[in-house]
Amino acid sequence: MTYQSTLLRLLDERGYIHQLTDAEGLDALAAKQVVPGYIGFDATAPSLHVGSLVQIMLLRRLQQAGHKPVVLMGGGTTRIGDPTGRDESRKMLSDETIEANIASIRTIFERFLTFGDGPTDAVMFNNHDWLGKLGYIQLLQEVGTHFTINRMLTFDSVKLRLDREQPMTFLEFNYMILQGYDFRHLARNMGVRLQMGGSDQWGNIVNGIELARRMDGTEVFGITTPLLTTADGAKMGKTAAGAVWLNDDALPAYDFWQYWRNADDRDVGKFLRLFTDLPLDEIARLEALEGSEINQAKVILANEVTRLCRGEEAARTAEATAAATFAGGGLGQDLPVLELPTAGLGMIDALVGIGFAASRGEAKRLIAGGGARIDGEAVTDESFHIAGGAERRISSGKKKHGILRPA
RNA sequence: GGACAGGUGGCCGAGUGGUUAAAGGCAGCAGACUGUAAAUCUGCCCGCGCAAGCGUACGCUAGUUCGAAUCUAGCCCUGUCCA
Repeated sequence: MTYQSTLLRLLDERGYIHQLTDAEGLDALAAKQVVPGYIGFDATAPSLHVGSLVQIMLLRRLQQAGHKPVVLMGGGTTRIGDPTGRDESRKMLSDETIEANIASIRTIFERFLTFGDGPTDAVMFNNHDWLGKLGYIQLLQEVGTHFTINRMLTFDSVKLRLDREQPMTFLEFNYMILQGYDFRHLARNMGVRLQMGGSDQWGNIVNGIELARRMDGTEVFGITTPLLTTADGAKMGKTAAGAVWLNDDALPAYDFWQYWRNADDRDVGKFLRLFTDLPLDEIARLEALEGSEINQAKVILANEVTRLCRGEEAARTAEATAAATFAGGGLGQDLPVLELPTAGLGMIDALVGIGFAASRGEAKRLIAGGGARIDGEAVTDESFHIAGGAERRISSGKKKHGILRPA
């Protein structure tokens, strides 16, 4: 359909919309007033990773379209653990850890959103502020009467777990109730009209909408984003090396940049639309590039995302490092560094020391497989000794490079 | 509380006394081919050791045995059904 509101047009043309609860209603509302919309985030780690980036960008788009982004930190719900998409119950976190995580995560949002007191300025809430005060009896009375077990059991988050014969605790079972309560609370006390989230949050969002209607007669809306996987089917933001963290201190900017630079060809257009502010016609031009030319688009993608998330300088340095390292066969300042003693260093120790191998055995296998290089030359002798005195380039495979710098 | 089923390497999943550091698959790493892509093919894939070998590992503990992931007992955890 063709949307009247800037908001829905923007979201639609950039590929953020998977499902909408009431397209016409929301479109009409967004066309005539500022819509405060929220997304909830977990506080299980001190940083969010790329898997949350769609949601973060969604809040950014909301603000770009003249509405008010509301970041809801799950300080309370994190104490429960969202069972959605999980086979195993989550470990409990201490209050101090959760508070520290929230503080750390906030720094990310400050890069993507403008916070303040104005009508379209972003705000952040912590659901512990109200969930923490909720008494059990009170909750049962006010909220419990609006949920039937029959219906709760049909939700995917519950059903999948039961079907897979995986345990689900009562604690987790209550997650959807608390999340529904959040929406109702924000709608009632902060004027929030919209909740957004991943497609797996549909059930939770719908619960909140229903709860707000039944308890207060308020009409609120929901949008979910498509489940984002990379072209080869993996979840966004998870690599075997670990999650692609957004915070500076959780993942070096160079590695962050490389994640985007190594995107699958097929994902380039989608990523540019979702994760950069580039105009659509420019994106159309970039994604039309064929063969090795698509690499130009990947560099732009990496630059743009890194700039948004890590700042202009981080993006520039990462690009320069990549250019020097890959095109020039030289060294960029962003590469990992290991001190090279004057007496030199054994190849195995160097590989382990710089983090390219987790154990000596792994380093040996790397050498035996021909993947270990010094200054671009394959080292096949595991007793190889790297002479000290000069800066050397050490590599594992074609992509991982590091600097051995004389002490 | 009772009956039954189950708990194996990052994940899935074979294995029911020695030839099992444990089939196979996925994921991962490296090589070839390329474009720092994908697909494909090849090698690797618990730790230490140049190696012989040693150590650790099949929920936990104790046993039986020359020898246990495999047998016994107790315990813990999970599921299904019953109370």
